[in-house]
Amino acid sequence: MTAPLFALADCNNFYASCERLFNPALAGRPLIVLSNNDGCVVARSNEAKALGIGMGIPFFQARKLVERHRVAVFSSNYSLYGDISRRVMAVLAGLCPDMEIYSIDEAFLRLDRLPHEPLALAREMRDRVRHWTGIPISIGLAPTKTLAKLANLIAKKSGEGVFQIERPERLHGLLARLPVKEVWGIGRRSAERLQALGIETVEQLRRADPRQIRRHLSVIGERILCELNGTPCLDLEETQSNRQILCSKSFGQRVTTLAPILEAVSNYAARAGERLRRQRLCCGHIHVFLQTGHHDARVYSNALSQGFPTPTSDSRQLIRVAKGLAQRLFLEGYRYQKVGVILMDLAESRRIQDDLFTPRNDNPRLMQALDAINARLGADEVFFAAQGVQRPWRMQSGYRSPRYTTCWNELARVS
DNA sequence: TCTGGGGTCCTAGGACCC
DNA sequence: TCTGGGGTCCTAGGACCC
Repeated sequence: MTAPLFALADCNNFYASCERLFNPALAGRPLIVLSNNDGCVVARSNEAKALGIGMGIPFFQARKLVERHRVAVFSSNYSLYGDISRRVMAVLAGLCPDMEIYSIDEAFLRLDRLPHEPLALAREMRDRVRHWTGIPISIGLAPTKTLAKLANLIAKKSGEGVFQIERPERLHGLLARLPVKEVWGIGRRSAERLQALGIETVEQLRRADPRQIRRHLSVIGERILCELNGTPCLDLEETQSNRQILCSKSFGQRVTTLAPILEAVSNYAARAGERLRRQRLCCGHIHVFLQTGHHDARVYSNALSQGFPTPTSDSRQLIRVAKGLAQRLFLEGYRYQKVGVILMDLAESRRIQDDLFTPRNDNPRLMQALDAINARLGADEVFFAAQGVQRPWRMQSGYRSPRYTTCWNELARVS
């Protein structure tokens, strides 16, 4: 058995690159993409990064820079990004089927089971994705996933596009210049704790005492340390079905009355039900939360759960229970920012056992018909009255680009 | 005025059992 | 002053990721 060799392929500035695909006039121009509700900056082109627009900052804080430098601004367009992502992943899988899709814009691949020379294969992947989809990617190669992440970072920074770490001890010069928070799995809190121990760079962490790290950062920290030294602790993960499904969005504006909250929670319950059925799952528990903004003057946040006698995937049941819980959570006198639904205790539908004494109210054929109509004619063509018609509470996305690849009415036009 | 959404994993602590 | 030990299961909360 050969030693593992992982590649991490990561799309450069993915959302920003997607926006440019169908709009060549944006090339070279600074561009940012906003989170849902146009709240925060979640993606930036290189030009926007160079202007000093930070990742994750609230949009209003970036507004001055945006106006002064004519930065192009987009609301997130997940239909577009999801479709482009599928195309990128298909190209990668065509060259190396041993793949784990890690996020919308990243995939881990194992190159050691293929006969090809790894660096040459990585360059081929990069060229082919660029050529076939228009999306630029970078690839890091290394004996562990954690090191492959770092190699990818170096590949991006160097502009090479591909970089391999063969033996971490041979590049201590590079690792000594990288702050420890760049390591996959080391977030803000862990970085602070490490700093208190005098560990500031990746190289210092790599050479740290495993017992000390375990004491302060638990097994996760110890595993990271191991991986940094070239001993793999993580392999590609099988795609497994979700453990929970969460549907939630901020309201377009703060909400003070119960009615729009009930409409919104019904929508999220229906959405969650669709996702549940698409994965052929049922849920045993539903959890509803309601909250004001963290930064609001009067803060309130609460949640309630309820179980089903028999696990279900029927939207009508999900909506009924979700509304009941939301009603109990609601208190007068607050300005609410968000409501959400989480489905838990997920199990495969075909394994559900009926309860002898509780008749089931599910109607799978009705749900199938509902999903089929919406799949064919467009989402939300048929919906429950509880979801509301006008939906004034809906989130804002004032800068959304057309869904070029997933909606007939929004195809790109060439004149 | 305006601060995302969707996930996973680990740990600590309480309830309960023998 | 002293008041068992060992185990399981569940949940809440923290931390992290993109």
